[in-house]
Amino acid sequence: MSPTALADPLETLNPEQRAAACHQGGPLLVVAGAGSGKTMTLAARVAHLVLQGADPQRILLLTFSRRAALEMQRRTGHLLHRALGLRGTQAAPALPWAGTFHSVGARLLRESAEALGLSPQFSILDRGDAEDLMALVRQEQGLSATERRFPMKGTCLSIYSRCVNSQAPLAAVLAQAFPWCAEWEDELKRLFKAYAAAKQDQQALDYDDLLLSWHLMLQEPTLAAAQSARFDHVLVDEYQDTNRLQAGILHALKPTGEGVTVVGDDAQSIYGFRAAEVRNMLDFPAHFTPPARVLTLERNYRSTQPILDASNAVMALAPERFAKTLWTDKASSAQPRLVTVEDDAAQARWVAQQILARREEGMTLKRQAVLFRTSHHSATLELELTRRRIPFVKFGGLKFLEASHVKDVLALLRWADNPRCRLAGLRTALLVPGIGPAHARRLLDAMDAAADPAAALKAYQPPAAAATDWQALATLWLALRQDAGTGWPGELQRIVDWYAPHLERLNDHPVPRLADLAQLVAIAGSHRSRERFLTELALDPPEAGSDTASDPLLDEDYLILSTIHSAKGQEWQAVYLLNVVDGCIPGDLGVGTPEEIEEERRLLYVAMTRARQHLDLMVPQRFYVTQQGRHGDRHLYGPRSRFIPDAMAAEHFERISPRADGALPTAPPAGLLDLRARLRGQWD
DNA sequence: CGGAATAAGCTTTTT
DNA sequence: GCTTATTCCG
Repeated sequence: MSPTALADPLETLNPEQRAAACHQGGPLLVVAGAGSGKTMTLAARVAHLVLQGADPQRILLLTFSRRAALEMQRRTGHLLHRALGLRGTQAAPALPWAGTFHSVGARLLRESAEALGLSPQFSILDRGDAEDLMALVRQEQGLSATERRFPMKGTCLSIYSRCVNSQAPLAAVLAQAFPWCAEWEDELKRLFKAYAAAKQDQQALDYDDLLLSWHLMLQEPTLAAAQSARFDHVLVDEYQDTNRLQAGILHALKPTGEGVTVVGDDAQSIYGFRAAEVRNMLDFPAHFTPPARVLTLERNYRSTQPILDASNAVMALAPERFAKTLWTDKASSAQPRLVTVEDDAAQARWVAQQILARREEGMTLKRQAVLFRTSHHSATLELELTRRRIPFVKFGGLKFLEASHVKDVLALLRWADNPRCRLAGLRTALLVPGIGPAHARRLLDAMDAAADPAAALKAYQPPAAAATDWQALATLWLALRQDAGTGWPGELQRIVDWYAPHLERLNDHPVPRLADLAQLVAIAGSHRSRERFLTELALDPPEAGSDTASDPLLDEDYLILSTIHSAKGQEWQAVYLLNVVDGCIPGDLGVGTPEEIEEERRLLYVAMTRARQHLDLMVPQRFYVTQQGRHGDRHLYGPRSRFIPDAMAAEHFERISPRADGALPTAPPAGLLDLRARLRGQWD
């Protein structure tokens, strides 16, 4: 092998990146600004470690999302491939322990289930399942028919989740984040206790349990020592977005910090709503004696200087900031643009036009992205894109796993997989016409009580009206239970076949839904087994068709629409940011504590720093507030976001107000005065 | 008891 | 627009 064939993974790194990649020994914190080559540095570090003799099996790489884990694997593999001079067909060493805290936790818990008194086949409840279970328990506890309205299931779960993830007592969480629910403290405590018991009865863990159980496991010295000894290196990406529980896991796993690397950017902390604590990162160095080494990456390889200047300016106004100023040598005369348009529709038209114009210039759709604060902000644009036949893929927002027909099918699969899962059983049984809540409960009680649930199911006598349909279900259930020959994913296909008539009975438009189910079967085919499928589905829900199956789609050119949260870690040549308006960024929901406002500022910063060359911030002067109900105002006049005051707009942005449709200078805009609301308002 | 029809809320961001 | 709780009818 000639030396030129072997590429040193460090060769393209700058001095700071190289220092981070080569660091040896004690704990290391890498403060990595947006676009500073963080992923590359981390990948280079892993590759370097392996080349130095580290065993890939003994490297734990914790990432924020499944997608980030795959990207790390890909890059590390690539570097190793080149460094080892492997041929095209030879695979580089893989990283079996790269994943999210949740997925790694799930694996470790399954492995150690026996020692922990867990069933090794525990099911994992996704957000929707957990909500359903919470609703069930809420009802059982008599909390759904209270005089004053008890918090809804989703709120209950959010409160519960925050308690677990922040490791704070209920009272504190209520006071801090859910003040309007404070009056229910006692009832909530009772509810959560019953919820926890219900999960145990059903051998199910929710997302929070995966972290909590892992954390508890590490509080047991024997188990902690064993697990600590099995990993030589622990690397955590996006550390600014970890919560207290996750930090606790890390510290329990490696108390001395030996072999620990964490990477993050405090300016990009945007998961406070999920109990993330920037302080994890800020306090990291001092947690150890001697303190951890800190390296800062400030050189940006992504954006042009004007885009960085504007982004830096946004962060400079944050009351608390940790000095770090990105710089680049990519000069450009083009400033980011602040585009004022009349309304939502004009915004959509303008963005679509720009996208097409750029594509004419040779910039493919894939290198452009439209970002927004909340999922539904893109609704009008989606219509416009469809109208103009511009293909797009949307990240964030509704997953098709949340559709009821998909959940129905999965419920039966999960029920057969784990007969103790009352939730799945209930959902499935209710599909049989003639079986309602009362009969279903009778069945599930019998199965709960029985040593052999299958026998109880066989013995169950349904009401006469339900006999035929019930028989079909029972037969299928028993077959699934015994793996009767169909194999995987054939058994899922059988479930779909069974379900189709019910779907047609219950639904006016079954056709697109049947197509979803066909896609589900296709996705199932890419997983090795039923168990893997169910686990990975909960931990890594497929985005609406994007990263799964449909290969032809991947070859085509398409535009990315994404929430800002889902855009984390990504970059595009041109970025359009919708609704840069007070009321959207920052949103006008909730109490608006100073911390929440600051998080919104960082959100804007994250969005802006996704752009390489072109950045357009859209400012519709008038936008509809759908379903706002109470005051009756149909729309708002949104002033430009408070994060971009006039002086900043003048200094760092090109300001334009296109008249896209060439309309005449306007008459007073429609709805300038909502007379009817004013008249009603007399009585407020 | 089951199931449909009606009335009344409430909406971010994700593992 | 969406889900959830209640009511009413068979």
